[in-house]
Amino acid sequence: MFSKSCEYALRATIFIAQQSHIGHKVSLTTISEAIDSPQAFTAKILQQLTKNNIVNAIKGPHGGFFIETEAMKTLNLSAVVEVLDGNSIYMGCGLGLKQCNDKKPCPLHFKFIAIREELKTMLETTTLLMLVNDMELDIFHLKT
Amino acid sequence: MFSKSCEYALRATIFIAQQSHIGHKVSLTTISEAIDSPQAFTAKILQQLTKNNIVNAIKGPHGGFFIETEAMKTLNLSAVVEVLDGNSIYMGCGLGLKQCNDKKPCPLHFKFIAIREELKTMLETTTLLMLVNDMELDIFHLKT
DNA sequence: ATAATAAAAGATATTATTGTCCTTTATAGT
DNA sequence: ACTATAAAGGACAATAATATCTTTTATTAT
Repeated sequence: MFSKSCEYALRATIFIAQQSHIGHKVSLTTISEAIDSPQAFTAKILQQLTKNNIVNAIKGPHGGFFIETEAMKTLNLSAVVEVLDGNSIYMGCGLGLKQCNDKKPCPLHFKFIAIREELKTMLETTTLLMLVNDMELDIFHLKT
Repeated sequence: MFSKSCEYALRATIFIAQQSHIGHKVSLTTISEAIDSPQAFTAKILQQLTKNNIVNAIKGPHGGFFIETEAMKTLNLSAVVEVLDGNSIYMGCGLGLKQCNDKKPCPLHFKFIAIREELKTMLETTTLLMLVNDMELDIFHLKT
């Protein structure tokens, strides 16, 4: 469904949101341990998330990554996915055709539309704050 | 969504089904031209489809690939996808966790279930014969 | 100023996926 | 038997994705 980079990005973002919500900035080391991801690779992904204003980063002692509570209210999963995997999930043809649309569809085009729309809606309507609130229930996890 | 191999496999299978339905066996060359795929790579994929009884192959002059009309009635897209990409589409966690289930879910687990179920149902209920019939309308294509 | 901390950036390595080439096997027709 | 056709199989090559290592920059505290 998503690339490995995107999976790590989603896990990292959710973890950062969760920690930010209780007032903690988190370091790369903390993040990669919390989500069980390769540290150096995760660093690259966090750079992309920072550049694209999904997360904030502060260098130096007491620095780390964080997300403002206000931003969490509007930041959704779709924004994260688009940074790492682009819009191919929404736009790409299920059979890999370059041109596939309502006018010139592949045989599965119309069958895929409903599914992609549902996925799109889910990613767009799920904000980080919602997930953070969910996770207070303590039944969800982000590793292994 | 699917690997490139799987995309080629789906396109090839649909094309073979279509041609078989009008009584034609098709060669590798014909297939790779019809679906615009790399020929040698497509050969490997067809070998897998043959081994897994998705398509039939006959060697030598007047040989080629085909699917029996009876088989088309029951063969669905899910069977093709499983040969190339396994069941990760149905089973795999959206965040890439090895263990993610109703008991120990990732934060997106329950949100993904509905979407995956819909995809699964679509792939399982769409038979090759249905697609072949659809394609008689002549608005669908399998290349570019 | 110096040392310590932590992210950013650049270069490189590994692995998986995708893709090609060449040889072998099976079948049909002459 | 010989030739042509077409898939099967094995070995290899190119590309992209994933992952690591090292150096640089920014910030804080002493």
